[in-house]
Amino acid sequence: MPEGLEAEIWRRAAQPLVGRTIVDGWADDRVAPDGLLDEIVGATVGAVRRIGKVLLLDLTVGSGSDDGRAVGLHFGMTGRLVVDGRAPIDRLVYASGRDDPVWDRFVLRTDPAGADGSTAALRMNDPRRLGHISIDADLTGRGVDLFDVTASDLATALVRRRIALKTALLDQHVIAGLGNLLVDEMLWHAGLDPRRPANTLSAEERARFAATLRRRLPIMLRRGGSTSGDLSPAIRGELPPCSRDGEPLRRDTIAARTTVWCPHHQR
DNA sequence: CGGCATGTTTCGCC
DNA sequence: AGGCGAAACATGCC
Repeated sequence: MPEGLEAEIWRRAAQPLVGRTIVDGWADDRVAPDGLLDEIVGATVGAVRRIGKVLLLDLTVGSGSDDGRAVGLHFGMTGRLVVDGRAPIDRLVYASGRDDPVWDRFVLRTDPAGADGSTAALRMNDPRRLGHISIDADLTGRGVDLFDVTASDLATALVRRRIALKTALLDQHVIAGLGNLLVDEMLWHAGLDPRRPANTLSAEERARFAATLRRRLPIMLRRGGSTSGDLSPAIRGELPPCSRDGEPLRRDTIAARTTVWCPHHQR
C-alpha cells in the first residue's frame, strides 16, 4: 500500500509527535542502521515531513537548534505506521490483515506520551521486511514530489528517455511518490499508453498528465489512498470492462510490474 | 503447493 | 560511462 498518498496520510497522522522528546525505543537491526537508538534518544521531534514515499522525522537537541538528524521511514511494500496506537491505514491490501508485534521493526516512546500512554508513540510494522529506517539519508536526487508535478517538470525529466512511460514514472528520480497503482491509475485517467517511449509524449500530453495528477491525487487522498481509484485492486484482479468505454481491460507486465490498462482509450 | 504482491537496490549486459 | 532490464530481497496470502 505505501505509495506517496499513504506516506502523506501517515505524515498527517504523525504531526502530534512534534514537540515530544524520544525517551526510549527499539529497532530491528536488520532494517535499521547500527546504533540508531543511541543517536536519537533524548532528541525532540521538530517536524514531520514527507519526501515522495519517505516519511521524515526532523530531530532537534538541547536548545532546539537543528542538529541535522533526520530519521527516515521507508515502508517498502508492506510497512505500516501506527501513531499513539492508531493506525490510519489499518489493512494492507497486498499484505497481512493482522498486526502482529513480531513484525514491529521500529518503535518509539515519547515524553509526553500520547493520549493512551500504554502504547508506543510510533510503531512501524512490516511483515515482509522490505522497508527500512534511515538516518540523514541523501534524498537530494529525488524528483519533484507527486503533488507538485508541472508540465515543464515532465518535459525535463522525460526528454531523451526511451524507456516505457510507465517505467519512467515509477522512477523516484523522475517523480517522487508514484507507485505501481498510482501510475496505472493516472495513465488510465490521462488516456496514455503505458508502453509509449517516455520521450514521445507531446507537450499537450505532458500537460494532460500533470493536470491529471493535480486533479486526481487530492480526490484519492480524501478517499483513503492508492487503492481507492478506478483501477482498484479488486478491478485489477477481476478485469471487468473499462468503466470509461466498456472495452476489455488488459493485464500486462511492464517495467517488471503488473500493469492494468485500457488499450481502447489509452494511446 | 505455486504463484503473486502497492518497493528498492544491485548486477550484468549492451 | 551510462542507460536499461532482470534478478534479488522476504514473507504472508489465495
